[in-house]
Amino acid sequence: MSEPFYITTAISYPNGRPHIGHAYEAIAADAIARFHRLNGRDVRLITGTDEHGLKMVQTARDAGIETLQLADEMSSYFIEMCENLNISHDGFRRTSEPAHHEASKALWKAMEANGDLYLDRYEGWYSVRDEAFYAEDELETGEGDEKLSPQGTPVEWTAEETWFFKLSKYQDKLLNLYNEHPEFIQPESRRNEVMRFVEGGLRDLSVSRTSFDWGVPVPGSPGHVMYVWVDALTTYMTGVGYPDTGGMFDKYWPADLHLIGKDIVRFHAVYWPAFLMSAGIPLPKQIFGHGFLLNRGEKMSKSVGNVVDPMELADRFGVDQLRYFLLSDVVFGKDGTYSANAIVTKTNSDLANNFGNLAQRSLSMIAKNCDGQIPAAGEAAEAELQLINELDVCFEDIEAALTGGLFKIDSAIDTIRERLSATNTYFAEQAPWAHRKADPGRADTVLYYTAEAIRRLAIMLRWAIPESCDKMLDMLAQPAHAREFQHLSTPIESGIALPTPKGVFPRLEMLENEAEAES
RNA sequence: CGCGGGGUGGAGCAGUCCGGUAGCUCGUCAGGCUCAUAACCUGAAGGUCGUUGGUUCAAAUCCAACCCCCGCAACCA
Repeated sequence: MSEPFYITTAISYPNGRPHIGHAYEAIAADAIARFHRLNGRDVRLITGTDEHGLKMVQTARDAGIETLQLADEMSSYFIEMCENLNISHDGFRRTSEPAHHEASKALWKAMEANGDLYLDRYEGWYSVRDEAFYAEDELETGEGDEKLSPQGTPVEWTAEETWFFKLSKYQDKLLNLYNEHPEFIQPESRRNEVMRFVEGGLRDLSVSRTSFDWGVPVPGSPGHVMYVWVDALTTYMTGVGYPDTGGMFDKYWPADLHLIGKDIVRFHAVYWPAFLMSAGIPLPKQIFGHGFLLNRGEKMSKSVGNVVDPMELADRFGVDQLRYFLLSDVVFGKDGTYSANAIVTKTNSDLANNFGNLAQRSLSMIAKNCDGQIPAAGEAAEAELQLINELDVCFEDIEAALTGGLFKIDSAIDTIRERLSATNTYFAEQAPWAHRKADPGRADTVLYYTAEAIRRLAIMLRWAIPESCDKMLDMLAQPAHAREFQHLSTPIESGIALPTPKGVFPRLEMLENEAEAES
């Protein structure tokens, strides 16, 4: 059996439609998942929606519909997004599902059995919007002497009975975890933040609410529902069959990677491992907090009106163009910037000009001069040996970039782009068109090796832009079962008939209104 | 003393942890090629790596101080 690899995205809060940030995370997770599949791993990718909490209730009430109805509708947009962006997820978990409720209750009971949950009366300043309590000294004073939370939201003195989780008990264990497994939280900057937070001391965490009932009921404690993060995080286990700990759970848990946004690192890197330690469940191997996408350098926000629907971008530029841009242009782990101009420029240079044109110029020569069949290769000259050798090294490099725990997605793609460029150089220098008449055998050899290079490059880039690479491999008449990394070393066969070459990456043009908007 | 991110040729960014000819893409300029998606190839110009001081044989990279920009209510990865 091949080695399992379990990866999750964060589960999205479907209080609104998916935006570019959700798309980015899904695409990145998908790329990593596809890479490992191509590399022979048994991959499971799970995504989903976190549908509980007061905000969902309020949004639904404002819209005059049932909460579940809102959740149904909103989660459908997220599912649709995954389909449209070619996300190869193996499951989409919704926290409102009965199976998930059972999983959450099981985790709760396990923590309770370990003595880490206790019921207490909590009096304090509560912010409905933040769904959090604040200490007196954390509050700020707003206009008219009203009390505000550190986030500036209204707070009111609330006294309620609530369940607490003994988070304070886990401070040292968490710090040990971070120290013994530096890779547990990445990138480094996020790890430093978390460590500083935990070193500052942990208070017990209020983990139940009585002010609303849209959530997972606390077992044996009528009137209480679980704090959203308790059940939200549990989704990662629901996705592999928990509370059934045999079968799928046994195979895929602990997760290899939770890919999340940098804003929710604390929940994943502090609360989640503490919950799992308490419940006696193995911890995930890594939490990776990616950066945010900025719209032309500005944070996107509904009030500024620069929130972009990822579906519109995919329709406008192409799914693979969008995927390629996000994966290659954003340094993974850091914030990134996007704009129509940046997408057009990047995809035209790398995909249309570099990759697409390389295929077109070589395959059309094969079509015209070799009866549309992969020609026979003559003896490989120094140039061919070097070309192939560098492609071997290229694969080693991208494998290192993506398996070292740092997920250097952008640099992996960069490595491939360099090889595409080098193949264009090879083609230009060997100039098969110049040998056509005097030395057709040499011309055939160059065409053969160029086709072989394209084949390998398409396979090596398939995790990032699967649809386009498959089109490329179609043009090389490669069967569907011969497109994985293990096939890199099996050269393309001479004599196979190729279809008429067609452009895979059309050039994009900026539209007038886009140019104006960005000038 | 709230926290974090950043300041590298015209633009956008790597490199900074583990000091040692400053790298990439786009753009610009000049050539070349004509197989190709106005593409491809070659060459060139352009940077005292925010400032000041320190450590060192050597600093974009380490240390100190300082300046400037951005984010930190909500929506939200």
